[in-house]
Amino acid sequence: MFNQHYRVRFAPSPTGSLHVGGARTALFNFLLSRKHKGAFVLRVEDTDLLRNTNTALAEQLRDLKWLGIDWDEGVSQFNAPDIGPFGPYRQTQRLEIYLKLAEDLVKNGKAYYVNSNEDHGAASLATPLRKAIKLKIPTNKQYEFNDLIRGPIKINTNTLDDFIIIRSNGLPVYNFSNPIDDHLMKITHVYRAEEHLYNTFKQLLVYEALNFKVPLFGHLSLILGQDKQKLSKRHGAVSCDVYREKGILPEALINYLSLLGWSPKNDLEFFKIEDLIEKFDAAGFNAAPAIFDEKKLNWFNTLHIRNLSDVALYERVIAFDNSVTLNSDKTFLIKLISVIKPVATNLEMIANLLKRFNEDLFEIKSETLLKFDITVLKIVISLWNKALSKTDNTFISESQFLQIIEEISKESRHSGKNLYQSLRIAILGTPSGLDLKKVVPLIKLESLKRRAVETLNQIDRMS
RNA sequence: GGUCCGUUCGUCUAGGGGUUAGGACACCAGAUUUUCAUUCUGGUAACACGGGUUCGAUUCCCGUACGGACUACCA
Repeated sequence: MFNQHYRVRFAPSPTGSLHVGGARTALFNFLLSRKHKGAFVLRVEDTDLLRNTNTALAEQLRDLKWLGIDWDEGVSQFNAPDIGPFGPYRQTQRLEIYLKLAEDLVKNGKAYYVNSNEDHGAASLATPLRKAIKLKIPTNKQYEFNDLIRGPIKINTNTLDDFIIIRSNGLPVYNFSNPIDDHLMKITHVYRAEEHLYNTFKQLLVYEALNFKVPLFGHLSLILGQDKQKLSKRHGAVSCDVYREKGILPEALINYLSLLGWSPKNDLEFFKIEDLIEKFDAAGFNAAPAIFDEKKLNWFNTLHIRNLSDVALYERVIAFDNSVTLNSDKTFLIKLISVIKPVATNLEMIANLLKRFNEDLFEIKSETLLKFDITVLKIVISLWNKALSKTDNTFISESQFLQIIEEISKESRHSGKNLYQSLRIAILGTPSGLDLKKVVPLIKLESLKRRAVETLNQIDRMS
């Protein structure tokens, strides 16, 4: 059974796809729950009816799963019933709870009704207007809590005003429903982003009014864009699905994110999620904000790609883009992957490279040819074609290939760049790319011949 | 504006009263390679500033500057 003395949660709002910052918060909570053998709760804070979208929640859950972040209690995917003893875990299904508590507060004189002000957005919900409820807050009182990451933080209530806890449409606001649910769901540690630091005081007021025990809080550093502003849509790619679509491996994103605002306090950097569970320690949190660096993410991606076996990588690639399997057999693709793997930085690149080996997709862009000396291309490729026609095995071996190269070099008096780039065009359609001696033995001779002829024809059409 | 948080190479970070301030990404150079890439080797590059405390401060304290968050019937 879980350690009920260590319960953490991630509480996203279904207003968009999973942001990398949210993913990191979820990751840290997940890691902490596993490390302490506690429970990880996934609660949905969907009280902002106007901003919720129906697809957002499904996408966020999918991305969490994709990342390998799993939860013990909370909402399930695909509209399955919630799991866990403290449900429901969607706030819109818990409305009576908040309303009841707020009304009690009014009875105790700790809160009061206010007239709805037409200026506010609630009217647009077309619900009959009723009164909102505001929490009365003590004047000139000092509040303090010991942040798990930042140490003691103080504030005086003078800087706060009475605030709305129930809107005129009957729905609670975040600062009211959040502490209530954390209490009811027996959350012991609240790790969330720094943007919530100031809210903590409002929530402290709610805990106090309701006589609830206050959990421990830890405020994570923010993830910033290159301009040092909070990372947001205008910085470009900020949601996990974008990185998935770019061919980033979930383990690479996890690895990169884990090192933003947290450190194992040594020189190690390559981690799989199991390693992180083992090493994770709240003492490694860093209060200073971190700038998101896509280059380093890419670096982690190459590391994790190389860490995969050829077969495992093949599975990832076809899951990423299954069109690579058209007219190609699995063993051939896996062999190619073993050659591509050492130079690959993401799945998209691998998929594109694989497609070069698909005969149906063989093409040379005319602008590519224009960059080269046509006469050189013609001489080298003709010799290549001639050498191929003198061979009649199904495949040519690496040593045969090297021998052919030598002959072509001798006869054509071309070497180096001129020689190899010309050949690469006739074989792969582009002048740069993979190591030919590794790749040529994998391609059927007849296919090599066809490509050489086609290249020659294309050159003739140009000159 | 007010409240709060933060500040070590360009970036992520380690360290911590006495260090040649360490690592990684990026960048640059050299080597290898048929090209790009990979790989290898090397290199540039940081304690925001001013005051304390101290024999000594990048490290502790206080200010200043700069950056950020929050300041909703958003979360």
